[in-house]
Amino acid sequence: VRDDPVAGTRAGTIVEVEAYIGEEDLASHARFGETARNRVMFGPPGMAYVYLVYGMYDCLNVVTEPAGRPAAVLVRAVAPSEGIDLMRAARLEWAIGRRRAIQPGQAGRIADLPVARLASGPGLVCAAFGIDRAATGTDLCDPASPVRLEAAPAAVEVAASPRIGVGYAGVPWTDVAWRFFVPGEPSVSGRRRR
DNA sequence: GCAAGGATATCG
DNA sequence: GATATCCTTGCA
Repeated sequence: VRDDPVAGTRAGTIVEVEAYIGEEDLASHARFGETARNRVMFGPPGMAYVYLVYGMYDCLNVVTEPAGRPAAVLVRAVAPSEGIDLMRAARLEWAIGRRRAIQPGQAGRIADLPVARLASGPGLVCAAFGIDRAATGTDLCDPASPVRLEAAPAAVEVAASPRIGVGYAGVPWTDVAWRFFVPGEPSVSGRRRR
């Protein structure tokens, strides 16, 4: 859930995540130990860790283990349920602000995007919800936080696969099935719905 | 299939 | 201070 005091509320159901566990996990940002960037991962659980990847995409993570044990879950996709117009507006605003040259017709494409595709990827989740690195350290479990987690109905089915884009980590970290998603759900990222 | 894009970690 | 790399996306 994301509350904006003026614009309103955006909400959705998380349908795809990845787990990153400990300094020994060579796919995790914690693999180099504590640094300025990943400091919040070493703190108490329930906090947001937002980082920039590939120079343009913010990715939202939830710290999951007690202080001293760096672990987080990457939120890879959300099925929007509330504030659809707000998400669309945020996606367009993001595209204009972040991309050097906005392609002709891009505004139209975002306007025509199916609801299920508004937050169907880790970068898109942040773009749709207006989340960036400034949100790092937000207590996602505090009902008063502008960005927060709420309980959702349990998925009927959850599938697992290897994590995406972690080829640099090597075996076994490239192979371990720590990506979890709702199979067939149209908001799951890219062509990875199964 | 690949370029865009900036921060990060590491090395000199 | 320079550089290789990156938990991605939307185009050709």
